[in-house]
Amino acid sequence: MPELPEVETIRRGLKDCILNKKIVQVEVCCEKSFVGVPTEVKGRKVVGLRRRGKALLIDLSDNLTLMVHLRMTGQLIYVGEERFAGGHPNESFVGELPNRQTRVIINFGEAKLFFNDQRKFGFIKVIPTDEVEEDAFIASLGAEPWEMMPEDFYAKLQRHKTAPVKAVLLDQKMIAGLGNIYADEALYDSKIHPERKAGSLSATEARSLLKSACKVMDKSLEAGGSTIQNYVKADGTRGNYLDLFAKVYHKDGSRCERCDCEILKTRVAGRGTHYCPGCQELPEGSDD
DNA sequence: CTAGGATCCTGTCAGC
DNA sequence: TGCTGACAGGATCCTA
Repeated sequence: MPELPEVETIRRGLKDCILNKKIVQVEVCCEKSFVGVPTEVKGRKVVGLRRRGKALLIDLSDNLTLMVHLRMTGQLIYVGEERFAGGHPNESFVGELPNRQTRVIINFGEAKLFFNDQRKFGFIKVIPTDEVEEDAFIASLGAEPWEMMPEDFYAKLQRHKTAPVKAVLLDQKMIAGLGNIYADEALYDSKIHPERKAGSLSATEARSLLKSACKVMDKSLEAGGSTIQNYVKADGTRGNYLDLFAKVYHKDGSRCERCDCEILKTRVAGRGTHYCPGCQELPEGSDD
C-alpha cells in the first residue's frame, strides 16, 4: 500500500526509534530483497531519515544510505522497548517476528528492525549517500506534490493525448508519491472522471487536481498513514486505516457523500479504480 | 516521445 | 474440503 503518506509516516515514527542507533548486524533472509553487501552496513550509525516520493532513505555514518522501497506489500516493524510498524497492514504488525515474510533484519543490539514483504517486490538498497541523487529511480522521479508548480503539472498532462488521467497520476516521473489509493481519492475530490484523457483537462482542472492530491495526502498524514496505531483499535480489534479518510477507495457499493450515487469500481489502466458516476462525469462526445 | 501489456512473487478470496 | 482463477495499494521492461 505504501504510498507517500505512509512512507512519510514511517519516516517520522522510525526516526524516534533508530536515530543515532548503531547497526550491529544485518541479516538477509531473502537475497532478492537486499541489494548490496550486508557487512558494509555493519557498525554504522543512523544519522538521518529522508523521503523522496515513496522511497525511504536511511542515512548512515560515513557516506552510506539505505534506500527502502516497500512497493506493494512491504512493511517495516521496529521491535525494541516500544514497537512501531508501518506499511502494508497485516498481522505481522503485531505478531511474532521474524516470520515467513521477513526478508531483512537490521539488528541494533537491544532492538531490531524487520523488513517484511509478502510479495518480494520491495527492497533495501545500499547506496553511497553522495550518489543517492544519481540512483536511476530517484533521478527519474517527478516533483513532490507540494512542490509541483500547477503550470508544470498542466503542461505534463497536456503531453498525454490519449492516456487516461488516472494512468498519468500513477506515473512517478510525472508526480512523485501517488499510488492507486490517492489517485482515486484525488480524482474524486476534484470531481474528475478517472478515464478523462489527461490532455483534455483544462488548466483550471489541472490546478484543482493538484490541489486535491495535496489535500488527500495531507489528510492521510494527519490520520497517521497505515501504521500500527490505526491498525489496532483501542479495543484491541483490527481496524482499516482507509476508513479514516477514504471517500471512494474500496467504497464500491456504498453511497457518495456528496451526491448519494453508488460508488462504482472499474478497471482503468489495468488497475482497480473507484469513482462516483454522479459527480465525476465523463463529458459527452469523443473529445472527453 | 507515448501507450499498452506482461511480469516479478505470495497470499487470499470467490466460485464451483 | 479442495481446486482454480482473479486480484492485490508498484514499477520496470518490452514492443509498437
